[in-house]
Amino acid sequence: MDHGRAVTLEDVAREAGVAVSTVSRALSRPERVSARTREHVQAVARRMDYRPNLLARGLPSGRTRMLALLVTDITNPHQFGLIRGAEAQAAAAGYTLVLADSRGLPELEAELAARLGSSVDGYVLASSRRPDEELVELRRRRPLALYNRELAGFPSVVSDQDDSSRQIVGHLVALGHRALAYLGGPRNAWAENERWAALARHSRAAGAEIARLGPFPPTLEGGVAAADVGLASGATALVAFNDLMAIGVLRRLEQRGVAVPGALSVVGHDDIFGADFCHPPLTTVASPVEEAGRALVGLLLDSRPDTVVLPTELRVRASTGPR
Amino acid sequence: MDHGRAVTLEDVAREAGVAVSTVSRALSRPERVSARTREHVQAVARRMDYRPNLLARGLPSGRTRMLALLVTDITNPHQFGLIRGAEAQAAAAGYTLVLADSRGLPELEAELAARLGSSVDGYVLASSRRPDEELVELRRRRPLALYNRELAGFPSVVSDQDDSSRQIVGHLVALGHRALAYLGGPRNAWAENERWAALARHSRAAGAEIARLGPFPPTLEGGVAAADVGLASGATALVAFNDLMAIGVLRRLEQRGVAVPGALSVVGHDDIFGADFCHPPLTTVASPVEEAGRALVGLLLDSRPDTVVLPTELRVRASTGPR
DNA sequence: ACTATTGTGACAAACGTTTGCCAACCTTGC
DNA sequence: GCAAGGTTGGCAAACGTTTGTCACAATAGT
Repeated sequence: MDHGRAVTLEDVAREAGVAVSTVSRALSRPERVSARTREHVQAVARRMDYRPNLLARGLPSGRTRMLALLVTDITNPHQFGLIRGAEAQAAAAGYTLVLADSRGLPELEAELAARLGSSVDGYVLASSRRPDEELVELRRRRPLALYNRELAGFPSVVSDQDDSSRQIVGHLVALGHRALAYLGGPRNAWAENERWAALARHSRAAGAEIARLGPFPPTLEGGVAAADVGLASGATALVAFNDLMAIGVLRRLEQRGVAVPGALSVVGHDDIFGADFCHPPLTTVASPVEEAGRALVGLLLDSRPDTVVLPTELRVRASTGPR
Repeated sequence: MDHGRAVTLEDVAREAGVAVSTVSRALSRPERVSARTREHVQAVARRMDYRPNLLARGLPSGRTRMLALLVTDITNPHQFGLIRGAEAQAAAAGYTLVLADSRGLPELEAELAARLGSSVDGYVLASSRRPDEELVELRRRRPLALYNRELAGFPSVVSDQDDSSRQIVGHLVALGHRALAYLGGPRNAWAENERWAALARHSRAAGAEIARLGPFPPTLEGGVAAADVGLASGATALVAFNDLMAIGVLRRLEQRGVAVPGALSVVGHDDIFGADFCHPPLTTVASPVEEAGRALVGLLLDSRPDTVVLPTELRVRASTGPR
């Protein structure tokens, strides 16, 4: 395992009998060099299996053609589509995506961003929970695009929180529910506050009561804990911050012998892997995450400070029923 | 959005009234500098929020303190633990982990590895399906550690395929099953061939028949397709390459009205997220994936060509029952 | 045939670090 | 008080690229 030195431009130049700069141009600016030389140099480079050193390439220009995708919780299946979409779009534009997981800790996200700072050309922040000022500060160094977080002047992609809440409340009220409870996630998550505000608004408009419970950790375990609180609240339908929590709720209710949807209806958010085969299958709100990933990278590379709002769709399954 | 120039060593040096080299040493080799100077320089650096440029740092030394983790399929929840464990261990050693997804395509994995080549100090390859020669070749450039793949002289971490097969066959035979079928995954996956070989061996020893079906894509959809083939095979118990497939099998069988475990028992591999709440909950083999992640990074950084075999544990749930 | 023009390739600087080497200073011991 | 030794900090080279500038050659126009 000697990990031998890589082939450099200089090696190729020597072999081809030309100057380093000629090789560089023959490869990256082919029109700046005569056809004869170009062919020759490219042939030699291919034969020697030359691979440009990204570090060295990025140093003078400051551009690395790498993008960072910082996710809040990589164990949340909701992120999958985002990752795939972002990677596809990045690859199409000739960029490499590096992925990092902040495990729900804003400080860790800050740390990761700082560490990656010099190596990437921009960041996609998914569901970031950092304070506004820090994002403004971070953007002074590198372009940024936000997923499920809105901030004036920043490019962002969000799913339609207002409409998803409308659909949920409409569905539950139609089933006869009048006493709802929202099982909240982290208070520093943008979606948490948007969801609560929209749910409260639509409930009021529909003549239903809704209580905000929590915050709970946005995980399966958080849902397990939230289930008991939701049950004690006297509500006949629970809306969870996300599907991870909702599935935890279902599990706990089954354990406690509470019939779903007989005694209690449950709704989630995200339509993650598992939402359709848990027990009972979960009524939840889906949005086109893969498209979100593509849009994010697109906005980031164009530096367009647009806000893209993606449509949402209520998927009614067996976890909701008449009161 | 001007993305202003970052603070460099030179800026700090000018501000502190010392030479660039002194700043460098004050920060990264504190004992090479007097206490007075060290304090002063460090204070200035902190005040200016100096962040070393990783590219520049890595260029002369060739060491970037970044590690690549290449996973076969990031949408497979089995990878979660691996990622978490690897990241934890990397962080502890002062390394940053960059994550990339090869979507099950060996060529894409090769492409990613080559692209990342100059930027990382080593690779962790999870369930790589590339041919041996390419791995040997890749190792000539950078150290490598393999997950669920064994190759002479390479550091690797594998789960105990022989023992997991023993437990599965033992369990099924004890329930009275004599006609088994294995729903295979990709033939270029090491685990696929190990699992089949071990299952065949233990079945023979226990006096049971086992048929190898497939290969099928190692996904939910693959499982859906495999279910019909498995059912037609006449076996009374199906063992799937992984849980994604097994869950797909369960879904399809439910759709076709086949009772599980009444008419057919189903076993998976990996104990992924969802295996305990799918319908019926899946009997599967678990292994300590997070520990695997840690061990992989450990081996990689030590360059120890050891093979670590992790224990496995059959989790019996409701998808298996008496014949 | 000589100049003007274009095309081609080389030289060298720059990016931000780390580090080998050396000079100067300070301390210590005689 | 002087030499020897150790400590400290600066100079400059190196890492592998890209790119601005320039010189030279080939070609074309007169």
